[in-house]
Amino acid sequence: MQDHKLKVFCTVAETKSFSKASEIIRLTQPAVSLQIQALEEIYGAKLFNRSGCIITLTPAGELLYKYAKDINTLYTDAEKEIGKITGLVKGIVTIGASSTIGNYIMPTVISDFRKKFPKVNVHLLISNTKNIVEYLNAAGIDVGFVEGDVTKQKLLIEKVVSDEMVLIMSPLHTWAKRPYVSISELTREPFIIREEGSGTRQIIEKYLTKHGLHPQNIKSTLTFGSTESIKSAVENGLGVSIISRWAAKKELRYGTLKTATFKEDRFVRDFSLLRRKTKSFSHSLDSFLVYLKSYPFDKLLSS
Amino acid sequence: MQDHKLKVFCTVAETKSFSKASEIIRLTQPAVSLQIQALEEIYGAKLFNRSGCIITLTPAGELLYKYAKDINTLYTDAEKEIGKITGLVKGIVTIGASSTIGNYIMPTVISDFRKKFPKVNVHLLISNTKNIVEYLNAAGIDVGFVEGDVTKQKLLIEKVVSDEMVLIMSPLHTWAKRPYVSISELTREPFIIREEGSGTRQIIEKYLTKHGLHPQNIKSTLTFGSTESIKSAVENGLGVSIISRWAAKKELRYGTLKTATFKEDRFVRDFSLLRRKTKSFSHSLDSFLVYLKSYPFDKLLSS
DNA sequence: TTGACTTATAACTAATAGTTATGATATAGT
DNA sequence: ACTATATCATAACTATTAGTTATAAGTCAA
Repeated sequence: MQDHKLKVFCTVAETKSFSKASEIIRLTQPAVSLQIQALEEIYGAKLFNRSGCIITLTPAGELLYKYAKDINTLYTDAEKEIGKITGLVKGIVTIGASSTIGNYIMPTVISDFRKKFPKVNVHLLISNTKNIVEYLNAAGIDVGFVEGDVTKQKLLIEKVVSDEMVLIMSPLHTWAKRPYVSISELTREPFIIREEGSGTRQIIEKYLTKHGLHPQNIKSTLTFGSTESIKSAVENGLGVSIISRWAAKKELRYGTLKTATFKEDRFVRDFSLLRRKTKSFSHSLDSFLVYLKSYPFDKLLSS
Repeated sequence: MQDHKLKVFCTVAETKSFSKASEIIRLTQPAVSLQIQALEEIYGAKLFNRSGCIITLTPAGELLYKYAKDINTLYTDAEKEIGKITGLVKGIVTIGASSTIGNYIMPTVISDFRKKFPKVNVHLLISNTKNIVEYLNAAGIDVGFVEGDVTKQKLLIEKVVSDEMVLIMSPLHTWAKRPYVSISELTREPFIIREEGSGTRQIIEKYLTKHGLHPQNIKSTLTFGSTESIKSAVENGLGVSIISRWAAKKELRYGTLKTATFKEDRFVRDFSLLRRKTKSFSHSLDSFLVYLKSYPFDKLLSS
């Protein structure tokens, strides 16, 4: 529980944008405008200078922001303290995750967490790393999970689990029985790749380049916009591709896909947990973080 | 601006009654029940033990109450600070007043105040002294104005203006030309009095008894339920009565009533301002209190 | 057990918050 | 200077939340 008007106000103050704030709190922009107008009416003072694109807090706004943060902290603390008394963990945890971890890992983790804490509602929001970081900074989400490196952030970063990018192919493919394949061999096979601009495509190209294989030398037959579509294509024998082992888990179990790793260098990266440095966590979030720390990710992948 | 759910919760916590709280915040009792239920749902904990008629805070309730008070203080402070910046005094002042001061003095005072502070909304609630004290303690009103003595309260009491109870009569009455009348003469004239249980009746009887005139010796012809009805009756020559000079002001000006004071002892009492000892006042209330301090009540009565 | 008192529930209404569609305004690029 | 674009404001409508009246269901005391 917290004050909705003040929450909206704080988000605008932090992002310095009505539209960005609206995105973060999952509201439309006019809704944000109206809430701010209502506050300005209540306090009889303009809270933001909107001279064009640049939005700044007025002195009154600055003042309200200070109080609003304190008020929100009290709300959070009250909830936490009462949670301690009742023993019951209850509330909402909002998680942001980038594609792979959001689609293939978090659903299982969240389900397991909910078995232990049935009164905690979990919201999972899937977006790219940039947005996750932004949402997190503006308190639009409680924690973030991203793949790859996050730098220069005023956020706490912790490795959660590692991820291996593996070669996938149809079980009928000649490589299907081989434990590993040399990177140079990739030029001989039709390769299915993500669209231009995709983060996954970028890291794959970077990896291949590092090992002397330039992207233009690849027989790129198909460009698909999602991991799911790539898997389908590979299952149908249209070519090979590289995806996260987590994303291939189900198909490996069913035997509709086979994997191979690279001879030269294993293609691994980490999934990281991001959170704000603030110590003011809700009881639900606390429980989630503790739960996560002892979560057996290894079992998950091998099961 | 403040949190409505918490406001309702605090009032229930302070009065230890849903129905009494509903009266104080001018809501119906079911509305209060629903708000409390909503809070209990939010925090996943019962906040009150309602075992029969006795309502007590649960440990979770105690805790929330502590936080709620802090939160409300922050809301008030924020409003005040912003008010200081803008210079504009804006908000709501809720005044409780007992009958005479509420009906005959406060309307003028409030009108004058509003000329200087047009952005302050004033709510005036007229009730008996007992209720005023109760509302004030539970923060249902910001200040109270009562006639007569208030004792044993954890409230601040300040004399505002004095009030004289005077004999009123028709201009055609034989006493109309006399500046004062002896108390003993009252037995000879038909006397119009307030109903049993009225505070005004009580103090009149007390005064008369003190001066050796027992209520049963009075020719009590009519018993009326309001000061206005008594004035009408006296204007029509049905008898004489004793009312506050403030209440008779308009009729004295128009000449439809005449007054006399008592020979033996002037019948005076004070109107007092009551407020909580808390220092957390809104900017509007502050302004009102300051305005009141220098208000020329004397001019009011003589004008 | 009844009667007075207090809180809970149900059905309806009022008020508030949010949405879509569109307009206005300021900055950026040609 | 003139579009183009990005961003906030406004309007009309819808959904959600809060409050009301009427009534039921408990408690306690006689």
